[in-house]
Amino acid sequence: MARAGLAPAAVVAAAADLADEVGLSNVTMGLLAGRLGVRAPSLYKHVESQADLHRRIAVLALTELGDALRDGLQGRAGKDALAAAAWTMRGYVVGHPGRYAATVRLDTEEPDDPLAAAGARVLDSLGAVLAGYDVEERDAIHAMRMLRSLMHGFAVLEAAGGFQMEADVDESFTWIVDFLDRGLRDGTRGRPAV
Amino acid sequence: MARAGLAPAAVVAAAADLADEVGLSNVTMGLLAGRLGVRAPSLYKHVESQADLHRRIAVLALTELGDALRDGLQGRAGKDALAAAAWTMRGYVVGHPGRYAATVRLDTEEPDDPLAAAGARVLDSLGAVLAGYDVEERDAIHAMRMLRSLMHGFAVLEAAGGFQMEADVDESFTWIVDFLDRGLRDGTRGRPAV
DNA sequence: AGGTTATGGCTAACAACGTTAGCCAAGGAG
DNA sequence: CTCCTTGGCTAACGTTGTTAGCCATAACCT
Repeated sequence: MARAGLAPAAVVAAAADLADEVGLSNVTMGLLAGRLGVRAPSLYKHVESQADLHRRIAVLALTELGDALRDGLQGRAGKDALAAAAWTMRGYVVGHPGRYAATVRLDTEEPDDPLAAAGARVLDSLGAVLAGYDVEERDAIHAMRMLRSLMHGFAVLEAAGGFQMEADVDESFTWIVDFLDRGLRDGTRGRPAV
Repeated sequence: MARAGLAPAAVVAAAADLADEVGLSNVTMGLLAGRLGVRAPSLYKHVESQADLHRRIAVLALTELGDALRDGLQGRAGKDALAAAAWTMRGYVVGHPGRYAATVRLDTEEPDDPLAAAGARVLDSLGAVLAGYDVEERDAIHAMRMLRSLMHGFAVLEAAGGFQMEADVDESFTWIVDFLDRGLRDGTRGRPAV
């Protein structure tokens, strides 16, 4: 039996692409094997389990997102950086819904080194955005959680079709970024003049 | 064979409770049947499928959340209402992770009447919160999406253990509510004085 | 009360899916 | 070249969701 020349990375990449096409939950080991020209049991020579596969897709997604953020934030600060980070993140989720879905878990997970490292890199980029706002140290963690919640929540709701076609979603996103920018500039420096 | 006296509502309630205990994805038809004292195939006399069951759990969750919001918002306006809505929503998610998970879908779903109606009720409550802020009509949809994104995102990240024990999560939430309040008071009335 | 109909249990069976065990051949190392 | 490793495969198994059909319970009607 001639070897298909697979490697773990190729398996994960194919699974990620398939996830983006048909949705993560519809990626069966059988479907993936067919895409790669082998039989399902052969996949276990390259990944441990379906759970392992999903974890690896998540690492890939966060790595790609981290790269995109690093690139998108080059030479930007303040509102530019905030907007760039927000749009980068949203663009990634819109373009790779299956990949992103692998990073989403409601159930508690044990931290894996590659996953934690990739996730930390994404957080670092968001931290850099906040650093440009002169946020007080004691507020930084709160602001960070807010940014993450908002970006994640928006992406997930949008991907789920949660926003009806009543208004331009891009416009809403721009409005939200403006809102964040204003609040971060003023709110963390004390009360604005009323 | 004596009848267990089940009804669709009882089946859904039991499934929802079980989901909150063990996580939605761990609720198998077999596990639920055992909880109810019947065999798995018998469940199909009461619900159409597992997907139908999940949809019904989602309706239950949104109905309960809608009730909680209605109650929590009674006699409140402005920041009080905002805080009440935010804490109500978060409290619901924390207390019923399995139920809430049923409302979360990355895949596009056909709108079901009961689900849409229950969801609309939750949105109406959030809309009422915004109405107390004198938000300009053209901004209302954007502000609404922001609120939903933030609350949803925060709840999901928290439930997934996304916030390490570096700082008090309640404190972050309070900070975020303050941020929103300030922004909604000032941001929608023009630029604050710099 | 008795007979008929509707319905809710059950078991057996099936399909789909993830996974393991073991065989065999391809490919790499010495 | 020989030997060892590894990556394909098939067969098989366990789990899960679901369907078909049987039988008994419960509801309804006379």
